Amino acid sequence: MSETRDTEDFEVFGFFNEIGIINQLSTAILAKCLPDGVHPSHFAIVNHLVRTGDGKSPVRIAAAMQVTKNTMTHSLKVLEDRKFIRVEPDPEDGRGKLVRLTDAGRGFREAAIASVLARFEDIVGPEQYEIMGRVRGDLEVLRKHLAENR
Amino acid sequence: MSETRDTEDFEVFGFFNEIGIINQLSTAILAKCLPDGVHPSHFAIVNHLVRTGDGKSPVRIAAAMQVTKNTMTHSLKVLEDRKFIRVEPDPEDGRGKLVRLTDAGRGFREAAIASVLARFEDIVGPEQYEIMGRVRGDLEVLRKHLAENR
DNA sequence: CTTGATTAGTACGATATCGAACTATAATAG
DNA sequence: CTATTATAGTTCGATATCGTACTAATCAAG
Repeated sequence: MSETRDTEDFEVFGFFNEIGIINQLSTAILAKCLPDGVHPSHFAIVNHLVRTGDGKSPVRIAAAMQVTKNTMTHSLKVLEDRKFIRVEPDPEDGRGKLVRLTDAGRGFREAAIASVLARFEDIVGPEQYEIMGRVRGDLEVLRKHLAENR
Repeated sequence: MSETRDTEDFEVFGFFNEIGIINQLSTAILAKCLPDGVHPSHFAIVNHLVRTGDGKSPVRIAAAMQVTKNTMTHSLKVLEDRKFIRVEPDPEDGRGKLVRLTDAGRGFREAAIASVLARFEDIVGPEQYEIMGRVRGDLEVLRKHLAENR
């Protein structure tokens, strides 16, 4: 039994290592498709707002992205400088703010998606798509578990 | 057909987003189990050297970890300050260096693994182990493909 | 009400990582 | 041999992220 346990133990490290490497690779690939100064994490925020609706507070976005409030403050500042979002005070909560997409922000997302997909045409083939589809559900379950029990 | 394509497209972004979030979560969890000032990526280097043998050049380690040479220079400096490794000139190549583990380095790895596993006892259950095992092979295939075609 | 506890956002310092530019050595071509 | 090209490692500046600590506003008891 402890042998099985050992094998599993090493699976854990290997697993997280694979995750880390894939993350670095995908971040690097995405970064090349985005305008200078716009990080993949910034795109992820805009993408999230388009898909799930804007008018959210920074804290909610931070929770969805699993980053700290500080990081979100910084990222939103970048996006605001680019005019991709507007940040307004929350009329119902004096402490809070609400993040709204601008037309420029939506346009940026469209362009970014087109650019990334064009690049992926050369990189991601049918087998890769299949792997991603197959694995994605499992990853989502795992992510939720880790987020809740960390 | 283009509808299928659209679905796949969004799988891609969602997939990489999941990867990014899991990476952040796992990094955060691991970081808490390591001595102050030792980053999970530093542990990964030592772990790699123990498992695959030391006496490798910084470039080879960088390639294995999929980080740049600059990053490896920096990480090795940290590990060397901690006396977890020694960096010697390569007798066969005047430009190169060789990285060797110290006893302290091996001890650090043992302790780190024990610490992380103790923490994971509370976080990672049988279902999570199962997911990691099931998914790991797929991730490895994907990682290799991305590394080669990026 | 008032006081203590929680939450939203910000400020500051630290660090891991990257890209670009540089040095030094090695390998290859003519 | 010499000149060009390639490779190993470092240095420098930029940035995304984190942790700690702070301010301001809300909420919850009493």
